[in-house]
Amino acid sequence: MDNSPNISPEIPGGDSTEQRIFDAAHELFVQKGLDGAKMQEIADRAGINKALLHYYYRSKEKLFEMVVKAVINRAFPAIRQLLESDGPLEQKIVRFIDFYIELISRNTFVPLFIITELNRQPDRFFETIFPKDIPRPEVFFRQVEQEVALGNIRPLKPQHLLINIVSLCVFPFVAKPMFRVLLGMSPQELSQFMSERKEEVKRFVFQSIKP
Amino acid sequence: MDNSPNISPEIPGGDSTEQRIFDAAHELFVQKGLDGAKMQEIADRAGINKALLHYYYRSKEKLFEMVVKAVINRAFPAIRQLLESDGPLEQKIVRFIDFYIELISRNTFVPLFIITELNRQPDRFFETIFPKDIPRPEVFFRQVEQEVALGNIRPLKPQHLLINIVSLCVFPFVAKPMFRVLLGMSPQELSQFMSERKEEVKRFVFQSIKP
DNA sequence: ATATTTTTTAACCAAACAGTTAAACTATTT
DNA sequence: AAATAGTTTAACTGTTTGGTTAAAAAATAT
Repeated sequence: MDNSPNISPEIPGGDSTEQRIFDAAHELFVQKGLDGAKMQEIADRAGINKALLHYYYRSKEKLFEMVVKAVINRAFPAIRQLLESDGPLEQKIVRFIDFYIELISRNTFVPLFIITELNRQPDRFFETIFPKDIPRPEVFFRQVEQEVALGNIRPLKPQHLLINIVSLCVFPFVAKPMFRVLLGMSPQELSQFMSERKEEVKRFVFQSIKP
Repeated sequence: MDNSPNISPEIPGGDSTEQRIFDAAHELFVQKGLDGAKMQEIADRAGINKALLHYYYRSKEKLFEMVVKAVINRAFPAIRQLLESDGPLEQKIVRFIDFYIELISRNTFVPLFIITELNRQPDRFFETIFPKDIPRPEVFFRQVEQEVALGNIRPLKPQHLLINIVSLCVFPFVAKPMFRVLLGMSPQELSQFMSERKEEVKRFVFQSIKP
């Protein structure tokens, strides 16, 4: 049916109660945050009693942490693979933009969720939550530096390039409602407009790194 | 001392109790959101008793709404002025980037706060909270179309240009902790690096719109 | 000084909430 | 079918939280 990239809960089981609870928690925590999502609401959405939450997942904090880990562990390996993969720089950038815009447009709340969590408890991330295999963009960086040295692209720090690309891919979707206001578009118009972004971002980026 | 642009509470009074309460609420709501910030915490930060909050501001909801309005009404006129001002396109873009990066780097939580609120209650914004004078970027849009027609810049929809510029200015600061992880930098290194962004974004944008 | 209004506080209240308990119900094993 | 382990529930508990009240203290007016 649809094997597009998607950051969604996919812990162990299939349709078990445990799984349904986790899915409900995942959806509500990502949308409303730790304080915004209530245990009763999670129970209702999972179609079970509140006490069951505590039977399967000891506390709200524990459940929340599991959700955070699940989100992180699905979001970062995606970046990792792309940054560390082989192939010429241009191809890599094209694939990154295509994949990442696809990913974010299907999971608009996830970046906001991750950023909020990183702000809320920065230390926890480095100590416990984060996987040991954070994407190491050095391969990508060296590749950019090489192209600069060869004169194929203009001089720029690869870190800026990475930040710029990610910003152009992610922010428009995160801030979609804001841009809707700013551009005065209807939801339909905006969706149509957003579907152009894959190509626009590519043009924008490639033009901007020309020598 | 410091007359840089700053989105901060500046409702009526100076150092009155009422003002101190509002300032405390502003700070905590922007950082922690409606559910995350507690009334007791606001009272503590303002250095007063909790009951005083309800003496000056009837309910949490009311106080929150005032904070939201204050944030919105300081963030948007800033954009408005720049989008509707006179002057050649290039100058306008330069000023916009300088001003906006300065603004956001001093108020990193504000964009996140606005976006979260827009997601939480999209209707409220259009009905009550939003000022009637939303920035109308048509002047800017027509100017871009003109430059395209003259062949001074490559063909592109002005809406994409605006979104791209805003994304490049705002997102790196909003997602600072995420980039810290991704780039493996210390807070000091990252701050140093971020200070380069004004110039980098300008180069990136101008290069990308060349014919 | 006395009265009056504004400001501030401690103590209290009711609702919402995370979490607990003990019992019942179901499915599986023996 | 009896025992056992796994699953689900209703009812309860203690804490947090938004909000109230009544009275004291401070400031202002008469």
